This record gives sequence, C-alpha cells and structure tokens, in this order.
Amino acid sequence: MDLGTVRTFVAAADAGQFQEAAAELAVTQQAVSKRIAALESNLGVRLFTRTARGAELTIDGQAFLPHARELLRVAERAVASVRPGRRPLRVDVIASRSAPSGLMRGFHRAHPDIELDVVMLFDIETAVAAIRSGAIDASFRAVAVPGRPLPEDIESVWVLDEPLQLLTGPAHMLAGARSVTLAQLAGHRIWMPGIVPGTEWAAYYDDLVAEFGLTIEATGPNFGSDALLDTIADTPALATFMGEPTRLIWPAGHGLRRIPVTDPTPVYPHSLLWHRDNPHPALATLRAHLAATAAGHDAAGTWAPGWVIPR
Amino acid sequence: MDLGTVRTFVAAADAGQFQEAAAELAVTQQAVSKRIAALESNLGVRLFTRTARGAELTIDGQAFLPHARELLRVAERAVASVRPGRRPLRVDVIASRSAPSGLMRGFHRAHPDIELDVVMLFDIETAVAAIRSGAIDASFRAVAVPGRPLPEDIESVWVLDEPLQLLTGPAHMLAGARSVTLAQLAGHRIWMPGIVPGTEWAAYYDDLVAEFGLTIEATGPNFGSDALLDTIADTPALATFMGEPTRLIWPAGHGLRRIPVTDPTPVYPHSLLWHRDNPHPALATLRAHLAATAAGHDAAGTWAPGWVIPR
DNA sequence: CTATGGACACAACCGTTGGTTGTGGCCGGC
DNA sequence: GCCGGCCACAACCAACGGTTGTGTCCATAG
Repeated sequence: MDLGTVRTFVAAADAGQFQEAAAELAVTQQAVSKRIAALESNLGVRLFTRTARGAELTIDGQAFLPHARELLRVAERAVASVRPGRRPLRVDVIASRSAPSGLMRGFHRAHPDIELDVVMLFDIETAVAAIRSGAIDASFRAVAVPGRPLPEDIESVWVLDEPLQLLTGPAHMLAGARSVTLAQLAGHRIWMPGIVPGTEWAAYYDDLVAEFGLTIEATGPNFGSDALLDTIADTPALATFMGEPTRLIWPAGHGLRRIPVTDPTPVYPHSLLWHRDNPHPALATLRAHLAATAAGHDAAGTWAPGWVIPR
Repeated sequence: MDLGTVRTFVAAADAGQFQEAAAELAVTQQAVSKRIAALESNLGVRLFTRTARGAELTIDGQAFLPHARELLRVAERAVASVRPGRRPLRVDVIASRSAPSGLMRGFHRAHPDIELDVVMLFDIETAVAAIRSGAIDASFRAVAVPGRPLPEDIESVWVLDEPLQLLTGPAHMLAGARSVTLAQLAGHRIWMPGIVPGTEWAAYYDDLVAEFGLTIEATGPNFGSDALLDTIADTPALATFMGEPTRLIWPAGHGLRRIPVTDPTPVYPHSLLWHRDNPHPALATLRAHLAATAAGHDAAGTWAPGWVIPR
C-alpha cells in the first residue's frame, strides 16, 4: 500500500467522483480508477459504489476514510519531523525513563499543538555538537563536567534534580528496607552496565563512588534496561540505581523493589542546554514552561557532584 | 512514499543493519540499501550512518523513527477497519453533531482499547439492512416509525432523548430570548434543508409539525451543516433546530444563538439497534456502557412522537 | 423512445520504478 | 596483512503504473 493510493482514495471520497479527483491530482480519470481498484483489491472490499454521476462511499469505504485521513496526517508529520527549517522542536534526553522524559511529556500535555521530537544521544559531548550544528534544539544534561566547560554559544539553566533510588530483586538483603543510607550501601554490589568512561554520567557516578566509598560495577555488555531489570530481579546480591519514577509506568511482574536512599539522597542534576542563537519559537515556550513548572528546589539532604552548576 | 519503504526503514533501524532487515523482509540486502537511499533522497536527509558492521540511526533518523512506527500502526488499523471478521466495532450515527456521536466519544474514552469505526448512513432502513448484512454492528436511530416495525432479528433499546434547541442568527427576532415555547414558533420560518420524505427523521419532524402547527421548510439543496450555519447566521428571518450540544465544540465566529425550547421541549429519541445474533464482543461492552451511563430519564415536559418505543 | 452527455471500466501500449545478480570498497578483527 | 562482514554501485529485467483510445451504463432532455 502506498500513500499515493490513499491520497487518491481520500480525494475521490471528498470529490464524490473520480473525474474531479483525477483533475485535482493531475492524473487521468483512468489512473484514479485503477488506483482505487487496486486499493479495493488489496483490502478485499469494495470502497465505492459507482453510479452514473460519480462514486459514493460504501459502508466499508466510510469506515476506512477516517483511517486514511489519519494516515496522511501522520505521514505529513513524519516528513515534517526531518524537514530542515521549521521542523518540530527536537530535544535530547538522556534516557526514556529519566525525569526529563517525564518533563517533556508534561510539556506536550501543556502544549499539545507544539510538534515535538525526542531523541536520545550518547553523551553531553555529542549533544553539544548536535546543538551547535542545529541537528537538535535542546538537551537535558548534567553540566558542567570538570575540564569540559560549556562553549560560549551554549546556554544552560538548571531544571531539576532527579533523586536516585535503589532497585533490588525480592530476594535482596535490602529488599525489605523502607529506606537505606548511602553509607549502608558500602560493600553491596551496585551494577550499572553500560557506563562508558568519559561521559558526563560516568563522571557523576565516579564522584558518587569516590565520595561515599561505593562499589559500582559497570562490567558486562549492556543489553538494555529490560534485560537489566530481569537480572536484578533474579540476582539476590545485585542492585542498581534508578531515577525515582515520577509518573512513569512502573515495570510490573518482576517483583522489583524501589528503596529510597537517604543521608544524603543522591540526585542527578538535569539542566537544559540550547544554542544562544536558536530562533525556534517552541524553544522559548519550552524554557518558559520549565521555568514555570519547576518546583521550588530544596537541596537540603541531597548530594550532587561539586561541579554541578549553581541552582 | 510507500509503506513498504517505511517498513524497511523500521526493520533496518531495529536490526541495526541492512543485511538482517533484508532477511526479515525476504529481499536482498541491495534492495534494502536502495529503498533506504530512496527514502533518504525523498526526505532530503541522511537517516543512517553506514559503518563497517551495520548501520545506525542519525539524529534525523532517530527523530523520524517514532513517526515511521506510528505510520505503520495507523496503516495496520486502517486495514483492520475493513477486514472481514474481527474488525473494529462499526456503529452508525445519524449525524456527527448528534448526541450519539458524543455517546460514542464517551464510550471511546471509557474503553480506549476497543477499536471503533463510526459511519453515517442515510436512514433507518439502510441501517437495518446494514445491520442484517453484517456491514455494521449497531446503529443509533429513532424507532419505530409507524408501518415499519423492526424485523424480528433486530433488537433495540432506548438510549437517550436529545433536546432540540432553536438556532438563530444574531439579527433574528428571537435572538435575545432566553427560551421559547413551541407555540411561539408558529409562524416563524424553520429551515431544515436535507429532510428527505420517507426517512425516520422526516417522520419525526412531520409529527412535530402536525402537533404544534409549525412550518418547517425543507426546500433547497443541502450543502452541509456549515453552509446551513452560515445562512442561518446571515438571515434574520430564518432559524433551525439543532440538538443540544452536550460537550461538542460549538461553532464559533458566526454570532449564532442557541435558544432552549420549552413547554414542551421536543426531544429526539435515540435507540440502539443491533442484530440479535451479532457475536462481536465489543457490542456487549457498548450496550453495558450505555446502560450504565444512561442518566435517569425524565420525560416530563418533553415531547416525542407517539410511535417512539417505550422508555 | 431516442439522442446526448457525463462518468467509470477495460484494453493496449510504454516508460519508469524496483527488484535481482554480480562486483567492488571499506572497515574491524584475527 | 589477510579474511570476513557489510554496504554501495552497475547492469539487467520484470512488473507496476501511467497514458491514450474505446466501450458501457445511466440519467436527463428532446
């Protein structure tokens, strides 16, 4: 099935006859007839009843029409998503389960008319390069890693701190705890596969390890978060860190336990980054939205690396 | 753009390489390469970065991917909408602005997982034939017109009464009234183009006219409700009837006035019709939903034709 | 009843698209 | 430095999709 055929179907349905639809599409009536016939053959149902003065939709055709329109709308958006200039606002988040992901969902709810695309880049270096090249419009990242100050043309503003929680399987020693302190975690195996040295998230966990004497293992291939959750659920000696789910769907069926960490609570600092000269109107809207919805921040009892920009 | 290409793109993105995607799609690697290249050429952007051990998405590719998936989902639903057997529940409503339309929206909100298609048939005769043939699963109609009892195999249940309101332009004599009685409308020109003799809605208005001495004009071609509203808005001497909008969007910008009609309030009686033997599981859900959400009916002060089935 | 015009379907023809096979280049790993 | 995996390019070919020409059906007018 190709969209030209669908477009033809919609045009014919709107016009009420093939001839006019053909004129609109700048093809012959015979071409429209053939396209519709092919579509009907593919679907296995008759879409039009041909009459002496046109063609009108059958019941099947009526049922199909809104779906066809939707198809064209979605195709339109798909093309727009990569159109250079006036494309949807494109924002990088660190992970789909991270807090910025939830923020973007909230932004979308508040501004459903603003076209959005969310991408996930590798690290802040990639993100900054993408921002400077114009490939993306904004990025939620932790700044600023020592030795890597933000370039002059990149602006940033702190957005929120995401508290980390301990994630264990049901058989883990700490599974029953209502909360744990960072000091209690010393000696436990914290497994976070996929940490790549040199990234800003690696720097975050390096600092966390150095300051509280934790042992975080980054060994083994990263098969994705689902595989990670499976392993955590089944391995009594293993735990991992995960951002506190705000409103995200909590993966069910694993018997996993979330345990708040206290004294202090490690928080992952998300800032919004964008290019000084980016004229995208939706970018200003996003910044305003984030500024307006940012809850008053209470840093008491939390920990973040010293290099985090003031907030 | 055709959906085969989109499917190829998604398969390649999922596989991370063209070769494997080609195997999945049962074509050669070269075909996948050509399809992706064509898609990139159409969109004007590069979607993959080719490496020695596969192909990974560019930022544009990442932005495009969810749209591509959505496109395939919508296409799937579009095909399903006309698939014989196990297709979405197909329900006929009398008009898109009518109360049953709102009911179906409420049903969709309550059961977003149930696939729905709403169609608009000509009259109850067509609807009953469509129900008996299996082309539709249910219909909201007014029953039972004199001389046309429902066939044995069609079941029906009263659902709701839709109060009619008077619709006038701002310059109409009654534009400022907070409400009008049916008696007051005698002598005023009520214009309802598109009424076709022999239909059940014509029978309804025939009875309304006969009982209260109104004059309803059905003259002139029916150019659709938008054209109707335009004319009503601009013509001081003309008014029309329209169902009371429950939560529908009220057409703005015309300066139109809605005026409740009282003593009595004419109500249009909607019943749900379906085939005795229809096994569609969603049909039972719809009936249960309607039964549960039907507000307690108060027929006091309302008018409907005598032939309406008891409620 | 017939003539006419409008609208769609069918047939023949043909260019372009999209597939295959064959081959070459590039990169990473052994 | 060779080998293997993966992708791109070229040549070839079938099939799809378009056009022109023609036939059929139906509604309307004479």
